[in-house]
Amino acid sequence: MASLRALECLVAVADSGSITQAARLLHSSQPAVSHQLATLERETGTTLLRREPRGVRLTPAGRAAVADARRAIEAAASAVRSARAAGEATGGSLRLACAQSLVSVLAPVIREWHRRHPEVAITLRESTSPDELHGLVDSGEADLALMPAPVPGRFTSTAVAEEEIVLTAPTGHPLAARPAVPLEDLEGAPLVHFAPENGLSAWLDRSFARAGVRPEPVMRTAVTTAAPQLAAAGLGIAVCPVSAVSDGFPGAVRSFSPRWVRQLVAVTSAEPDPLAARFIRNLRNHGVHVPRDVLTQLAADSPTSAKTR
Amino acid sequence: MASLRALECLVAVADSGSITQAARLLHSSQPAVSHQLATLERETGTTLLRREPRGVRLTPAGRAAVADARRAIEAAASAVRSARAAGEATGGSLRLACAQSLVSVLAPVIREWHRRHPEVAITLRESTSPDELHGLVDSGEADLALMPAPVPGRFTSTAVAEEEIVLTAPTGHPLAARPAVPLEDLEGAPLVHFAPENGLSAWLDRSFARAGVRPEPVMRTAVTTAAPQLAAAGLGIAVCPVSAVSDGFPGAVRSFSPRWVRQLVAVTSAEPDPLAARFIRNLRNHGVHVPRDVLTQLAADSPTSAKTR
DNA sequence: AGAAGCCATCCAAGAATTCTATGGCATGTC
DNA sequence: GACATGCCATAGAATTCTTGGATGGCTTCT
Repeated sequence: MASLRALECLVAVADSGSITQAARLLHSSQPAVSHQLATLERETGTTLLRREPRGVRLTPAGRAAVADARRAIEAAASAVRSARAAGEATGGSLRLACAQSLVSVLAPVIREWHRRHPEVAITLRESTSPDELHGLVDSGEADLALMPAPVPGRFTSTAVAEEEIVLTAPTGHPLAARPAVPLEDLEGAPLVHFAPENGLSAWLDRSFARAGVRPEPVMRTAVTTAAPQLAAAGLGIAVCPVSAVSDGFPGAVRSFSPRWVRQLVAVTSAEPDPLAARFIRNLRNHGVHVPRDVLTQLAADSPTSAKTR
Repeated sequence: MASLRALECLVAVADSGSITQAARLLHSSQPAVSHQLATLERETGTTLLRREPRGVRLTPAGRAAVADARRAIEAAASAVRSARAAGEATGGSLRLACAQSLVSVLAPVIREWHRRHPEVAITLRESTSPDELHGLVDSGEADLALMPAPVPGRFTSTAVAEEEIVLTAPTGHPLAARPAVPLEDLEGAPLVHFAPENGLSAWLDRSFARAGVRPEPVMRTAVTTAAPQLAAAGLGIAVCPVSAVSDGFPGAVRSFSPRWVRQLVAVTSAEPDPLAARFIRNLRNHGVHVPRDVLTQLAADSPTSAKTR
């Protein structure tokens, strides 16, 4: 393989029309350039340039090589530029993954990031299963995953926000009568639950069991944001992260008593690279986005704001 | 500038997922690759890969660099391929130039060449002025020029063919009565001459002067092939290379007595490069193309064929 | 004839690359 | 729990490449 240095010499010679001039351009000596060219000619097996009394001139073979040589040099320079750009978050690509219910949390952060770093290409994969998210990070298919704690210890996780778990119900539902609902009150209540493939399913079951409360699942959905909607439609109550409650939600939203929050963490397979690290900083500064009127409902319920940071 | 070797290492690592494996791929040792990568990371100022227990994995910065690195390596390899291809006449480009009247000579050779070497891009420039042709070769704008001898000594010229200079006239013209026309008979004859910018103009004048004969120019044209046409149309006689007489020529064509030929040479600024040299060989083997019915006329005139080689 | 410009070659110094050997670390095995 | 395995980084020595200065041949210009 021809060395990049030799190709640089060839290009410089093509541009300046003389080996001596090229050497000056390259801040090198004439013999050095001459030698590089000789090596290149030996490697290609042809004469790249005709030596003439007043300098040198490219042969057709030399012309053919110069075009590619320029591309090679440009690409090599571009490689370090790209890497440096990615290091400074002014380029590169960032592959995110997140729990499905957290898209609404991530969206405003991504929008803000994209406004500030338009050169960074963002891709986002959603999943309802924590295991799948772990797998994406493990296999390197994602640089960063946003998901609820806890995560296995083999990962590096950074707490970026907390998210309240709330009760949603049809307006006027008995459970919604109280400003903050004790978890025990859910005993036997008809619950819009989640399908097994949705990570919330197992997590909720674990949480209920730990609290010794047994609601009555009446149906299951895999789509996180569908549960509160179905509950509001009269099918029962739903328990979900506040971020899964859309703006203009037609039902009632209540905090639990005591308030129930889960931690959201950014997961990387190891020490995050510069780009991911910077994104994580942005996540921490952004907090969780909660729809305005949900916030109003919750604020009416308890003197402590539900807004977390 | 990053060395090509370092970029190769990066790509190999990206492909194999491990420095040790990459070293095997590169027929090198693991520390060597490790060192190259460290250098590259120092140069880019970022971590290109995360070291993990079971190998390494690219960071976003690394991914960004790999894409360009591949391009750089490919382009560098392509540079030596291109040069080698040009050396073997299986690629590259050849820029030809020729006297306007010789396009018809060159055309069949180019066609044949292109059939055999379709990968070589051919460009052809025509000119009516020998000086301009010399200039094209001098300045390197053309790799090879086909033109009539003589050429200044500073060029390398290779005789590739001879071309007969013939007399053309309207059918039934008195001068065309004889099978071969002595040059002296042109004294005072009405001549369709060439415009000064056409190289034939000065050359014919010199030739006539040397022979001590003075035809009477009745008009001048810059387009070489136009002269015999105008002559046949009744304006007088024309003296031109036989290659300028088109197929289906409506007038009479006569050799001179003695036959008048001029040598065609391929001109390069120095020792021709492989591609040009090969083209010159083709030229020599091809000879001059003369339209069939002109050949018939000439053959009827003199027992010696006008075909040269 | 002499000066100047250009390139190739020779040779020595310097730099970069490579290799071998070694150690740290995590994982998997008996 | 000790051991073997596979991974990467580091250190030091050897080698190979690259560079620079000096020189000579060549041509052109003065």
